[in-house]
Amino acid sequence: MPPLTAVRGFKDILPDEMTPWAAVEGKARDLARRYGFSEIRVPVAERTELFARGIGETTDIVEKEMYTMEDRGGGKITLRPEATAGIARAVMEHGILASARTARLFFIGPMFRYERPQKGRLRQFHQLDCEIFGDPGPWVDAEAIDLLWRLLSELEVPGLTLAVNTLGCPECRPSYRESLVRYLEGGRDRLCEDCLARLARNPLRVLDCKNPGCRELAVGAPRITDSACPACRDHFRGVLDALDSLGIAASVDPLLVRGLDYYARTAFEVLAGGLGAQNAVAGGGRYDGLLKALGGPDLPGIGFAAGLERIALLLPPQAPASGPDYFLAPLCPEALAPLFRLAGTLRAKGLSVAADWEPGSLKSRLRKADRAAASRCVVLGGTELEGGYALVRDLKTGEQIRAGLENLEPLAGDPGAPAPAAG
RNA sequence: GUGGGUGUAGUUCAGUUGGCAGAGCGCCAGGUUGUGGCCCUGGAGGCCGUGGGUUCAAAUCCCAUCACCCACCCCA
Repeated sequence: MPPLTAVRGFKDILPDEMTPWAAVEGKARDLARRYGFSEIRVPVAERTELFARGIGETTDIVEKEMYTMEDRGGGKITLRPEATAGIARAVMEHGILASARTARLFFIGPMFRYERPQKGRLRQFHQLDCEIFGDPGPWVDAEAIDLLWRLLSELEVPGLTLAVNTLGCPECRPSYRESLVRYLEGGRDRLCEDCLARLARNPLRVLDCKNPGCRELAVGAPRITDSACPACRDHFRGVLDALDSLGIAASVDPLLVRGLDYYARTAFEVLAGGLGAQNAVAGGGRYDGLLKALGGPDLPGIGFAAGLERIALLLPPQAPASGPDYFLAPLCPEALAPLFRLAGTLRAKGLSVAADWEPGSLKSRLRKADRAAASRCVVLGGTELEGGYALVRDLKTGEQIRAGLENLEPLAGDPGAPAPAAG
């Protein structure tokens, strides 16, 4: 029988790869605290209907990328492809906005989309989500972008660019949509097959098609920024001014569109070099219609999602994690029992202890202690057992002392034994 | 779903016109009777992705299949 392997697109994160993850999650928690966000954890699976209504029936995610299954009761459930819908559901289900006017929530966890894996794209991937519910104003839009930008800047992710746009609102988008369709119809012959389909179902998506023909056509298309209603223009102006006052350089990209239906007004995206084709590190925007579409109150929201795998790929090299305080090295079978007791004593005192419960040569034990990046190595063999002590060797200086077997207290009158210089 | 590339030791990778399965790193040990990292020597570790075909003979040639990587698409 051939050995089992992980499921396609589901990747192990090995111990050696954990340091960038710890850095990203640590920084995310630190910033969430500084910006007044509370952590929330929502389930990995939701009713399929939540995503169909929340993300949009005509999106690629819902149409062909979801892990959907029937549970034993016959209901359809889906592994979450994104976090916002689930968080919105939780906010409504627990009346969070009934007891407070606004809610600021962040979330870190795995998402699932059935896509062909490639660099920076897996079927199980992880996102940091920050969401602000209940505040309609442009200030929180800028605040969310500020949080995202600070996160990536403080992590020293290189080559970042920030693009923003407005998507209009239910008031002004229909008429914009009409004029866009009229314009695109005039250039039908230059559109790719996919965009011809988008023309009928989701014409705004034609704007960010990468196909050269579609791009050329899109560049000359009418712009939402020109045809937005006064309220949307004021809002967008307010976001840009607020970002400017923070010294955050955002470029307005009238072709920036979100793939999820519930976005309105502000949309933004952070891109980075060095990721190949999957260059979007984070994206988000305002979703004022989401809660209502899910059967809840007509309250606004804004948020973003950041791809943790992609950020981890971009981080500058991290200092390796420090090793244990002690590495216990038995040289003979008789040393095992006393060292085992010693490990318990040291750990009870809060010290970290690694051990190798297999007697071996001193040379090999010291090598193992070194590989484990331990600070000190406790050596115990026949000679020490007869004398009733253990040798504690400082692996950085090479100094070693005799110490009590029970608790490693240094023995009185030990002259110390300088180790030979390393070759 | 569509292209291209790659599958050989734990890992990174050689392997010539088809002719006994190889190296570096890592691992175990010896040199050094109990003092690491350098050096030297030895050792363990392989369904050569899988299945079929051609051949006296296949890691090598042919067909199929699977997996991984990159790209399209989409997105974080």
